[in-house]
Amino acid sequence: MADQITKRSENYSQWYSDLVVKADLAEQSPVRGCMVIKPYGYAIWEKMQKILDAKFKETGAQNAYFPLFIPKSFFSREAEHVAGFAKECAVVTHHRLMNDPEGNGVVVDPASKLEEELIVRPTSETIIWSTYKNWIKSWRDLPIMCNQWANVVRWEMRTRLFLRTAEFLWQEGHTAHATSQEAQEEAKRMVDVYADFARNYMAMPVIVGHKSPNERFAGALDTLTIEAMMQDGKALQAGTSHFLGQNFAKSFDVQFADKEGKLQYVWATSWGVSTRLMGALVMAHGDDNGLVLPPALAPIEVVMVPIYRTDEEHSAVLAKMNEVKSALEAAGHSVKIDDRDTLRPGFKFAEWELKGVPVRLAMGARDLQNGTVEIHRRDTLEKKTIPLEGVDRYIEDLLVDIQNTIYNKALDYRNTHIQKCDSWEEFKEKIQQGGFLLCHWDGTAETEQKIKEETKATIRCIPVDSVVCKEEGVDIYSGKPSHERVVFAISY
RNA sequence: CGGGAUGUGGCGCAGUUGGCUAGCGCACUACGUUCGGGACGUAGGGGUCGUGCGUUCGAGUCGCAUCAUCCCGACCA
Repeated sequence: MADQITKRSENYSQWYSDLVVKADLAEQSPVRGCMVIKPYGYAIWEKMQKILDAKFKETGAQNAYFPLFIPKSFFSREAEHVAGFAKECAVVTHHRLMNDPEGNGVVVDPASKLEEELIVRPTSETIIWSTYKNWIKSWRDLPIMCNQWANVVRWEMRTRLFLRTAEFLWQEGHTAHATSQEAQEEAKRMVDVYADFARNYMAMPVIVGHKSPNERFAGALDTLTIEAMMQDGKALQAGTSHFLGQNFAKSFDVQFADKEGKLQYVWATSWGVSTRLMGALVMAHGDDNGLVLPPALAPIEVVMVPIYRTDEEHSAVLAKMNEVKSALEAAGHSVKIDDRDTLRPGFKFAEWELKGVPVRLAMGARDLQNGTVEIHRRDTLEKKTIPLEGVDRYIEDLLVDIQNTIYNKALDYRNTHIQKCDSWEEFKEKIQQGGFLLCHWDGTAETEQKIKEETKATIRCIPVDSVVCKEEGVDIYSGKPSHERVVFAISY
């Protein structure tokens, strides 16, 4: 059942796919480019959802749900937006099947052709803005802040479990505001929510910044992003928050009467994170033994493996374990006693490591005699025998420590793989080794494009709040003047 | 859509220059011994070799066609 995974150092992408499948998170579905998220993987996603949902509500957003199908005409109102998504849309053209007159199963009934095709949403801006039009009349109606948890479909050419699938789960927030400033503040607030979530729950350091105009969301005036570094040095965009200006308001004619009674277009934002975060979690922390889950997101924080030969030993160990379990559960932790009697302890150890459970507790006859337990931590693989007395408090502290240790390890990795680079020759070489390069950029799309063509590297973001980056210099490629450094990397 | 590769029990694979009852590992079933880092023994069950056509006395093996999947590229908040 739980066989070895490919070594991370040998083939990073193979290691990743192996791990996702073998740790029981997800698997390829028979449907092209789609995946099945398995219960263990979904449990992690549910934890993410719960935490994010609470944060959204703190900011005043409310959950809602909008249709899966978007009439083609809605979709095409915002020119840039349609250009950005046109190439990857699934389109519904018919609504009925019939028995094949020639006897080959079922075929599409040609008579059921839709007058107007329906697009399966690749994102919901258009359907939501056509709805908001009816909701917004007066300044009193603003702001409107809705979030929806949904699935979207993007017909990607090439897919990868969690990182890029044809269908994926996400949350998308869509807000409408009376002023530009308020909308921009909202966009910033939400990217900060994402950054906080990444750091404090996923234990994953991220850089917050603006996308270059080239890399912006289709139809946005500004795109804020959180960029994380995976263990192969590649960048992963983990969440985005867009300031949409009045583009959608104008396309969908969403106006409100301000306090002076004048009609004005509203200002918009949208923001989202997806199941891609699951991939980020795997790639940010996993090792050759499997997943390493931060306690804050682990569906099982503590697993207990009883070791016994006789029924007496078995029940004695279980009794002790249940005491510890109750104590931990009372403190809000999720605990599992792995009491499967068909598997040997060594097998269970390996299996729970593969699944990334942060803390493992083992107890056997020896411990019963000495009043001890064996504690193993997943992040460092350290094993310790400690007194049974007070073990619940020990574990609680340990969970906090593991959360911090995982974050610091990832932070340390990232920091040692970020460097300034001022020479084009050096850039070409270093960028291929992975990691982020902080370079001067002249701000033009041409330069950005050239660099991408020659090295595959893109501008991941123009960092906000980074003192290191604010300095004068010259563009690494064109030699033109620049007043700040931006983050370059090869990305997923 | 260009370049490369692969389709053989649930999974991973072997199968020589065509040759007779199609193998191996894992998983599965039963029994026994085990159980503090992925147990072992014995006995079992399961595949017509992606699909179609052809060559041949004989095809998993050769040829053609077709379908599917994977990798690289193009594409990609």
